[in-house]
Amino acid sequence: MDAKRERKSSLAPLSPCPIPDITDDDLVSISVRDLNRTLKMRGLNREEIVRMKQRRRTLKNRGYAASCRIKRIEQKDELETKKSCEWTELEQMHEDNEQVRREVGNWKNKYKALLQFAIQNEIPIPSELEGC
Amino acid sequence: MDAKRERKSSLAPLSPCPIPDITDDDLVSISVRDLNRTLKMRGLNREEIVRMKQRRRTLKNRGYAASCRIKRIEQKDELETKKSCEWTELEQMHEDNEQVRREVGNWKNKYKALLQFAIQNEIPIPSELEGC
DNA sequence: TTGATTAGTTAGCAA
DNA sequence: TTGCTAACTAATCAA
Repeated sequence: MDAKRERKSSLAPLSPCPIPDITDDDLVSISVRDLNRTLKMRGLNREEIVRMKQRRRTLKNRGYAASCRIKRIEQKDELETKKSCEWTELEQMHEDNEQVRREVGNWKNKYKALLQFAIQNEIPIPSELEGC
Repeated sequence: MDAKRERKSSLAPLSPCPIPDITDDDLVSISVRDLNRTLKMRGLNREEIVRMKQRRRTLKNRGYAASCRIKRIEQKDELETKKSCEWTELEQMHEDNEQVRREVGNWKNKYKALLQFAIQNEIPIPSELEGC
Protein backbone atom coordinates (compact mmCIF):
# COMPACT_ATOMS: atom_id res chain seq x y z
CA MET A 1 0.00 0.00 0.00
CA ASP A 2 2.95 2.31 0.59
CA ALA A 3 5.88 1.35 -1.57
CA LYS A 4 9.21 3.04 -1.11
CA ARG A 5 9.57 5.54 -3.86
CA GLU A 6 13.21 6.26 -4.37
CA ARG A 7 13.99 8.66 -7.14
CA LYS A 8 16.49 7.71 -9.82
CA SER A 9 18.84 10.13 -8.05
CA SER A 10 19.21 12.29 -11.10
CA LEU A 11 21.28 15.45 -11.26
CA ALA A 12 23.76 13.60 -13.43
CA PRO A 13 22.64 15.61 -16.47
CA LEU A 14 23.04 18.87 -14.62
CA SER A 15 26.79 18.94 -14.31
CA PRO A 16 29.01 16.19 -15.69
CA CYS A 17 31.11 16.46 -12.57
CA PRO A 18 34.03 18.79 -13.15
CA ILE A 19 35.64 17.86 -9.83
CA PRO A 20 35.25 14.19 -8.97
CA ASP A 21 36.65 14.41 -5.45
CA ILE A 22 34.19 16.94 -4.11
CA THR A 23 31.10 15.11 -3.02
CA ASP A 24 27.66 16.63 -3.16
CA ASP A 25 27.60 16.67 0.61
CA ASP A 26 30.76 18.75 0.65
CA LEU A 27 29.46 21.02 -2.02
CA VAL A 28 26.35 22.02 -0.10
CA SER A 29 27.99 22.37 3.27
CA ILE A 30 31.13 24.27 2.36
CA SER A 31 31.05 28.08 2.67
CA VAL A 32 30.99 30.30 -0.39
CA ARG A 33 34.43 31.68 0.41
CA ASP A 34 35.99 28.25 0.81
CA LEU A 35 34.30 27.02 -2.32
CA ASN A 36 35.63 29.92 -4.36
CA ARG A 37 39.11 29.33 -3.01
CA THR A 38 38.99 25.63 -3.80
CA LEU A 39 37.70 26.20 -7.31
CA LYS A 40 40.35 28.78 -8.06
CA MET A 41 43.08 26.53 -6.68
CA ARG A 42 42.05 23.75 -9.00
CA GLY A 43 42.23 26.08 -11.96
CA LEU A 44 38.69 25.61 -13.20
CA ASN A 45 37.61 27.82 -16.04
CA ARG A 46 34.77 30.31 -15.93
CA GLU A 47 32.16 27.92 -17.26
CA GLU A 48 33.07 25.12 -14.90
CA ILE A 49 32.84 27.46 -11.96
CA VAL A 50 29.39 28.60 -13.00
CA ARG A 51 28.35 24.99 -13.35
CA MET A 52 29.60 24.13 -9.87
CA LYS A 53 27.80 27.13 -8.39
CA GLN A 54 24.61 26.09 -10.11
CA ARG A 55 25.01 22.52 -8.92
CA ARG A 56 25.44 23.82 -5.39
CA ARG A 57 22.31 25.90 -5.63
CA THR A 58 20.34 23.00 -7.04
CA LEU A 59 21.47 20.66 -4.29
CA LYS A 60 20.49 23.23 -1.70
CA ASN A 61 17.11 23.70 -3.33
CA ARG A 62 16.60 19.97 -3.21
CA GLY A 63 17.09 20.11 0.53
CA TYR A 64 14.77 23.06 0.94
CA ALA A 65 12.08 21.28 -1.02
CA ALA A 66 12.46 18.23 1.18
CA SER A 67 12.10 20.16 4.42
CA CYS A 68 9.15 22.00 2.98
CA ARG A 69 7.43 18.67 2.33
CA ILE A 70 8.29 17.35 5.78
CA LYS A 71 6.99 20.50 7.39
CA ARG A 72 3.72 20.19 5.53
CA ILE A 73 3.27 16.61 6.66
CA GLU A 74 4.11 17.48 10.25
CA GLN A 75 1.63 20.31 10.31
CA LYS A 76 -1.06 18.02 9.00
CA ASP A 77 -0.24 15.38 11.60
CA GLU A 78 -0.32 17.97 14.33
CA LEU A 79 -3.71 19.15 13.19
CA GLU A 80 -5.06 15.62 13.14
CA THR A 81 -3.67 14.89 16.59
CA LYS A 82 -5.24 17.99 18.05
CA LYS A 83 -8.54 17.18 16.43
CA SER A 84 -8.53 13.71 17.87
CA CYS A 85 -7.66 15.05 21.33
CA GLU A 86 -10.52 17.48 21.17
CA TRP A 87 -12.82 14.69 20.20
CA THR A 88 -11.78 12.67 23.24
CA GLU A 89 -12.24 15.65 25.49
CA LEU A 90 -15.66 16.23 24.01
CA GLU A 91 -16.62 12.63 24.69
CA GLN A 92 -15.41 12.92 28.29
CA MET A 93 -17.31 16.12 28.85
CA HIS A 94 -20.43 14.52 27.48
CA GLU A 95 -20.19 11.85 30.13
CA ASP A 96 -19.55 14.40 32.86
CA ASN A 97 -22.57 16.31 31.78
CA GLU A 98 -24.72 13.22 31.94
CA GLN A 99 -23.43 12.47 35.41
CA VAL A 100 -24.16 15.95 36.71
CA ARG A 101 -27.63 15.88 35.21
CA ARG A 102 -28.36 12.71 37.13
CA GLU A 103 -27.21 14.46 40.30
CA VAL A 104 -29.64 17.27 39.67
CA GLY A 105 -32.46 14.76 39.41
CA ASN A 106 -31.37 13.16 42.65
CA TRP A 107 -31.41 16.30 44.75
CA LYS A 108 -34.56 17.54 43.15
CA ASN A 109 -36.32 14.29 44.08
CA LYS A 110 -35.10 14.40 47.63
CA TYR A 111 -36.30 17.95 48.03
CA LYS A 112 -39.69 17.13 46.59
CA ALA A 113 -40.10 14.07 48.76
CA LEU A 114 -39.45 16.14 51.84
CA LEU A 115 -41.90 18.77 50.69
CA GLN A 116 -44.49 16.10 50.00
CA PHE A 117 -44.01 14.70 53.48
CA ALA A 118 -44.66 18.13 54.97
CA ILE A 119 -47.82 18.57 52.98
CA GLN A 120 -49.16 15.14 53.90
CA ASN A 121 -48.50 15.78 57.57
CA GLU A 122 -49.82 19.30 57.39
CA ILE A 123 -46.60 20.84 58.56
CA PRO A 124 -46.48 24.53 57.73
CA ILE A 125 -43.36 25.57 55.85
CA PRO A 126 -41.94 29.10 55.63
CA SER A 127 -42.66 30.35 52.12
CA GLU A 128 -39.00 31.09 51.38
CA LEU A 129 -38.28 27.38 51.80
CA GLU A 130 -40.89 26.04 49.43
CA GLY A 131 -39.90 27.55 46.14
CA CYS A 132 -40.32 24.75 43.59
CA MET B 1 2.25 39.46 0.78
CA ASP B 2 0.87 37.05 -1.77
CA ALA B 3 2.15 37.92 -5.21
CA LYS B 4 0.90 36.09 -8.26
CA ARG B 5 3.48 33.51 -9.18
CA GLU B 6 3.00 32.66 -12.78
CA ARG B 7 5.43 30.17 -14.22
CA LYS B 8 7.37 31.05 -17.34
CA SER B 9 4.95 28.64 -19.04
CA SER B 10 7.71 26.38 -20.20
CA LEU B 11 7.16 23.20 -22.17
CA ALA B 12 8.46 25.04 -25.18
CA PRO B 13 11.70 23.00 -25.03
CA LEU B 14 9.76 19.78 -24.84
CA SER B 15 8.35 19.71 -28.32
CA PRO B 16 9.07 22.42 -30.87
CA CYS B 17 5.48 22.14 -31.96
CA PRO B 18 5.20 19.78 -34.91
CA ILE B 19 1.58 20.73 -35.51
CA PRO B 20 0.91 24.41 -34.97
CA ASP B 21 -2.86 24.25 -35.29
CA ILE B 22 -3.46 21.78 -32.49
CA THR B 23 -3.62 23.68 -29.23
CA ASP B 24 -2.53 22.19 -25.94
CA ASP B 25 -6.15 22.17 -24.83
CA ASP B 26 -7.08 20.07 -27.84
CA LEU B 27 -4.15 17.79 -27.30
CA VAL B 28 -5.11 16.83 -23.77
CA SER B 29 -8.82 16.52 -24.38
CA ILE B 30 -8.84 14.56 -27.62
CA SER B 31 -9.15 10.77 -27.40
CA VAL B 32 -6.22 8.51 -28.18
CA ARG B 33 -7.96 7.10 -31.23
CA ASP B 34 -8.76 10.51 -32.66
CA LEU B 35 -5.26 11.71 -31.95
CA ASN B 36 -3.71 8.77 -33.74
CA ARG B 37 -6.00 9.34 -36.71
CA THR B 38 -5.16 13.02 -36.87
CA LEU B 39 -1.44 12.45 -36.62
CA LYS B 40 -1.50 9.82 -39.33
CA MET B 41 -3.59 12.04 -41.59
CA ARG B 42 -1.04 14.81 -41.31
CA GLY B 43 1.72 12.43 -42.28
CA LEU B 44 3.94 12.94 -39.26
CA ASN B 45 6.94 10.71 -38.97
CA ARG B 46 7.62 8.26 -36.18
CA GLU B 47 9.66 10.67 -34.09
CA GLU B 48 7.18 13.51 -34.34
CA ILE B 49 4.39 11.21 -33.27
CA VAL B 50 6.36 10.10 -30.23
CA ARG B 51 7.02 13.72 -29.37
CA MET B 52 3.34 14.60 -29.60
CA LYS B 53 2.41 11.64 -27.42
CA GLN B 54 4.95 12.71 -24.84
CA ARG B 55 3.72 16.27 -24.95
CA ARG B 56 0.20 15.02 -24.36
CA ARG B 57 1.31 12.97 -21.39
CA THR B 58 3.21 15.88 -19.89
CA LEU B 59 0.28 18.23 -20.28
CA LYS B 60 -1.97 15.70 -18.60
CA ASN B 61 0.53 15.25 -15.78
CA ARG B 62 0.56 19.00 -15.30
CA GLY B 63 -3.15 18.87 -14.72
CA TYR B 64 -2.88 15.93 -12.36
CA ALA B 65 -0.26 17.72 -10.31
CA ALA B 66 -2.48 20.76 -10.06
CA SER B 67 -5.47 18.78 -8.84
CA CYS B 68 -3.27 16.92 -6.42
CA ARG B 69 -2.25 20.25 -4.88
CA ILE B 70 -5.78 21.54 -4.76
CA LYS B 71 -6.93 18.36 -3.09
CA ARG B 72 -4.24 18.69 -0.44
CA ILE B 73 -5.26 22.25 0.33
CA GLU B 74 -8.93 21.34 0.51
CA GLN B 75 -8.26 18.48 2.89
CA LYS B 76 -6.26 20.77 5.13
CA ASP B 77 -9.02 23.39 5.08
CA GLU B 78 -11.58 20.75 5.90
CA LEU B 79 -9.53 19.56 8.84
CA GLU B 80 -9.14 23.08 10.16
CA THR B 81 -12.84 23.77 9.81
CA LYS B 82 -13.78 20.63 11.69
CA LYS B 83 -11.28 21.44 14.40
CA SER B 84 -12.70 24.89 14.86
CA CYS B 85 -16.24 23.48 15.00
CA GLU B 86 -15.23 21.02 17.67
CA TRP B 87 -13.65 23.81 19.63
CA THR B 88 -16.89 25.79 19.54
CA GLU B 89 -18.87 22.77 20.62
CA LEU B 90 -16.43 22.18 23.44
CA GLU B 91 -16.83 25.74 24.59
CA GLN B 92 -20.62 25.42 24.52
CA MET B 93 -20.58 22.21 26.47
CA HIS B 94 -18.31 23.80 29.04
CA GLU B 95 -20.95 26.44 29.64
CA ASP B 96 -23.72 23.87 29.83
CA ASN B 97 -21.76 21.94 32.37
CA GLU B 98 -21.28 25.03 34.47
CA GLN B 99 -24.98 25.76 34.31
CA VAL B 100 -26.00 22.27 35.38
CA ARG B 101 -23.51 22.34 38.22
CA ARG B 102 -25.13 25.50 39.52
CA GLU B 103 -28.49 23.74 39.38
CA VAL B 104 -27.14 20.92 41.50
CA GLY B 105 -26.02 23.43 44.09
CA ASN B 106 -29.44 25.03 44.05
CA TRP B 107 -31.44 21.91 44.71
CA LYS B 108 -28.95 20.67 47.24
CA ASN B 109 -29.31 23.92 49.19
CA LYS B 110 -33.07 23.81 49.08
CA TYR B 111 -33.09 20.28 50.38
CA LYS B 112 -30.67 21.09 53.17
CA ALA B 113 -32.59 24.18 54.20
CA LEU B 114 -35.73 22.10 54.52
CA LEU B 115 -33.92 19.49 56.53
CA GLN B 116 -32.44 22.15 58.74
CA PHE B 117 -35.90 23.57 59.34
CA ALA B 118 -37.12 20.14 60.45
CA ILE B 119 -34.27 19.72 62.87
CA GLN B 120 -34.70 23.15 64.36
CA ASN B 121 -38.41 22.55 64.89
CA GLU B 122 -37.86 19.02 66.10
CA ILE B 123 -39.98 17.50 63.42
CA PRO B 124 -39.24 13.78 63.09
CA ILE B 125 -38.39 12.73 59.52
CA PRO B 126 -38.63 9.20 58.14
CA SER B 127 -35.10 7.93 57.77
CA GLU B 128 -35.49 7.16 54.08
CA LEU B 129 -36.09 10.88 53.47
CA GLU B 130 -33.04 12.21 55.24
CA GLY B 131 -30.20 10.68 53.30
CA CYS B 132 -27.68 13.44 52.89
C1' DT C 1 23.15 34.48 -0.56
C1' DT C 2 19.93 31.65 1.80
C1' DG C 3 15.64 29.51 2.79
C1' DA C 4 10.83 28.76 1.70
C1' DT C 5 7.20 28.11 -1.35
C1' DT C 6 4.84 27.52 -5.82
C1' DA C 7 4.24 25.48 -10.36
C1' DG C 8 5.82 22.35 -13.59
C1' DT C 9 8.46 17.86 -14.73
C1' DT C 10 9.47 13.04 -14.16
C1' DA C 11 9.36 8.34 -12.16
C1' DG C 12 6.76 4.79 -10.64
C1' DC C 13 2.67 2.63 -8.59
C1' DA C 14 -2.14 1.23 -9.10
C1' DA C 15 -6.35 0.55 -11.48
C1' DT D 1 -3.62 4.40 -20.76
C1' DT D 2 -4.94 7.21 -16.95
C1' DG D 3 -4.67 9.36 -12.53
C1' DC D 4 -2.14 10.20 -8.45
C1' DT D 5 1.67 11.20 -5.65
C1' DA D 6 6.70 11.70 -4.16
C1' DA D 7 10.82 13.79 -5.31
C1' DC D 8 13.10 17.05 -8.09
C1' DT D 9 14.07 21.47 -10.84
C1' DA D 10 13.45 26.19 -11.60
C1' DA D 11 11.38 30.68 -10.60
C1' DT D 12 10.38 33.97 -7.36
C1' DC D 13 9.92 36.26 -2.99
C1' DA D 14 11.47 37.67 1.61
C1' DA D 15 15.04 38.44 4.78
